[in-house]
Amino acid sequence: MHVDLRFASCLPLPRPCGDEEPEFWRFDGNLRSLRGSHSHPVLEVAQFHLVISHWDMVLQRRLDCGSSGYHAPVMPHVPRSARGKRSIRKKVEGKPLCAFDLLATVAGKLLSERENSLASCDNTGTSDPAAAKDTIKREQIDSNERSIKFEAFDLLSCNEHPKSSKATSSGPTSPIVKSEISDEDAVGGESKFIEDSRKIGCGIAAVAENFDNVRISSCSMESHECKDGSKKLPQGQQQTAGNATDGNALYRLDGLVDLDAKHSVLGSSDSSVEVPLHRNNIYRNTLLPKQEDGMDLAACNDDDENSSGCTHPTVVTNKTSRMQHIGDRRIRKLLASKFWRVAPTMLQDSETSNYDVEQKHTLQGKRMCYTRQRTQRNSSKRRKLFDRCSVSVCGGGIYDEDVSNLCENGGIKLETYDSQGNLCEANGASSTTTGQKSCYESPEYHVKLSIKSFKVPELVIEIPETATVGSLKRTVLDAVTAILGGGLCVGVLLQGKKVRDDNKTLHQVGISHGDKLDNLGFTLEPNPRQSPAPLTSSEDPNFLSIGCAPEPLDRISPVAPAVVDQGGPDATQFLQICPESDHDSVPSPTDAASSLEKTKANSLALVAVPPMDTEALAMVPLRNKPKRSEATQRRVRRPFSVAEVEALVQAVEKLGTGRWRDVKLCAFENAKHRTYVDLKDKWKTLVHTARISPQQRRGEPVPQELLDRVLSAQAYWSQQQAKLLLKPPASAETRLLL
DNA sequence: TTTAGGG
DNA sequence: CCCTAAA
Repeated sequence: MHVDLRFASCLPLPRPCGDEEPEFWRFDGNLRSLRGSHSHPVLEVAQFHLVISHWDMVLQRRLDCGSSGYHAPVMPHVPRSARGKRSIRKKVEGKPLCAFDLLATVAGKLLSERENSLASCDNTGTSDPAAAKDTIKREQIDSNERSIKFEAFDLLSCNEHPKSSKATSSGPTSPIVKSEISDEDAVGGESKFIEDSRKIGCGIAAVAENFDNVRISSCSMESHECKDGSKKLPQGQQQTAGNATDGNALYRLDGLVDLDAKHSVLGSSDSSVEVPLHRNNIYRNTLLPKQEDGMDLAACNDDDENSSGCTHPTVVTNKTSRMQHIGDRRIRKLLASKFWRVAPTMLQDSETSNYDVEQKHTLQGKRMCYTRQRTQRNSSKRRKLFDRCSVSVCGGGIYDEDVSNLCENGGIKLETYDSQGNLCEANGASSTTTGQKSCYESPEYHVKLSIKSFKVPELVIEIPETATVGSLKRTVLDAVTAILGGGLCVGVLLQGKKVRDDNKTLHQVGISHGDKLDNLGFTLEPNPRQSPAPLTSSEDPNFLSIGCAPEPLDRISPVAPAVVDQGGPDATQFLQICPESDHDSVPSPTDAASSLEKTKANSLALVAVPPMDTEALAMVPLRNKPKRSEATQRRVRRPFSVAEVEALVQAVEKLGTGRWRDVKLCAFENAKHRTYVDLKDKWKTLVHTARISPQQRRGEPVPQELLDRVLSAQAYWSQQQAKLLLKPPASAETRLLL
């Protein structure tokens, strides 16, 4: 059995290379989609990962990072960020923002835009800088459950950049992406959806581009059509941007993003998101084609941001997360395509086909969609969450220029808190400066990582057949608990390499800079060196939420371990967290399927599972065939007594070997535990026994006399049977002849 | 449900 | 004993 844990953390995503395969990624049912948008924000991104949960045992935990040092720097500048900043700030209210929030915000904006048709996004320029600047909108996933699947998620962090509007797209430096959603209301709901998603994707991409740090995992949302038309890019990059413009897009964000309440639980407290942004991480593909459009997408919004958007970063966790399988291919394609595909059906491209499947899953799986409405509704929740959550920032430059400096330092930042717990970023651009400084400067700031889930490696459990289901459950629970509690060890992977020195600071390790963050990954290892992490299970059993913890790697590692796992004995589990830009590092789990199945319905969120290393893979194993569920407990063995054999032989001599039901009625009428199948089987074994040497016989000896009778009867009835088979025809012919 | 067989 | 395809 596998337990999947989600890692909400903001790990860098594996990089999205077109080349790479997305295999790593898997989606779970739990995705969060964002929808709707707010204008401002900027996103940054996020990571995502996958998750698999067969068991749905996902616990969420939250890890808080100590203050170690990171700041979250910042958000990339968003070109039109002004709004974004605002929004962010507003939302933030001093609280840290979560990547999720950002996403949510963006989605919201998008939605709102859509609705309002306020912003039709243009490509870059269209939106006013002011308006556009914060383009990010959140979209929420549809409450409708449309789900869009993203194969990969990245977390996006949105930032607003007041000043640079377009820059984001083009400018590598500025990570900020604007997303505007153009309203293309015309588009049908789904289409809108798609569009939105595109936008989002685009925005993300843009962000990514802007930021070095930001990574975009794969977005595979494709919109069927880019109505925008303006840009129909070859599917890939361009689309993203162009599409983005379209009004509706759904974005799902993975783990980090949460949106809603349903999942709310998770979000609530625990998860913090980190978002590292690195350019590197970002897939090029994903990256917007620099198109302005994409950039534009982001743009427009505004204020909403506050409320809906960034402000609440909500983390959504799906209780049920299903895994979606995403074909590696798909992933790859996605990556390659650089988009996110939004609507399954919509996809027209060849790639789409792949997506379709996924999409189906997603669709099937109920997903959390955030709709704006929801977002708004949830806003309060989100905020709460938000508070809890730190905002992720991209080193990549999401923030303002000031921030940008900070950003340079590290892409990783997820969140930073000041000592007082305020999020630097949360404040948005305005605060950014200070926050950044503070972050960098003061050790007080913490980087938070949120790991949504960890996968639990396969657990092997043996239980007597006679055990009850309840005992089975307990057993499993214990196993999981044990694993989580103590046996796990968390490994930190940076760029595919394990970071073994626990004493190094994150900064030393390179995490501080966004660059490596991309590659940051966590693994669960069976070895229990470390203490068990406290298992905290969030309300939802399904998730483990890990709080974010800012800190040096050391901390992180410890944290992570706690979270999850269980794993099979052998396997090391893998946290899906991180793959990053380097896809390589990430192992790709293959389990998605199972998870998908399970989770489909429920979880909206998609999780991408990073490819696992070998170890990781081990972790992932899909469900093994359960030997037998207890439900099907095997009957107790009740050897035949000599008396029973006697009765059986006698009955068979009389009735023959093909009338077991009659034999049963005749000789074992009262032996309810002996079925005719049992009698047949027993006869079979008796015949066999009679034919083997006495030395080979086992069990209670059966009198030879009976065995002889068995052989006689067997021979007789076999002959009779043969006659029946042969005669009839013969007889028939004979008759005819006669 | 029974039978018949493989596991 | 279990599991199943066939009948």
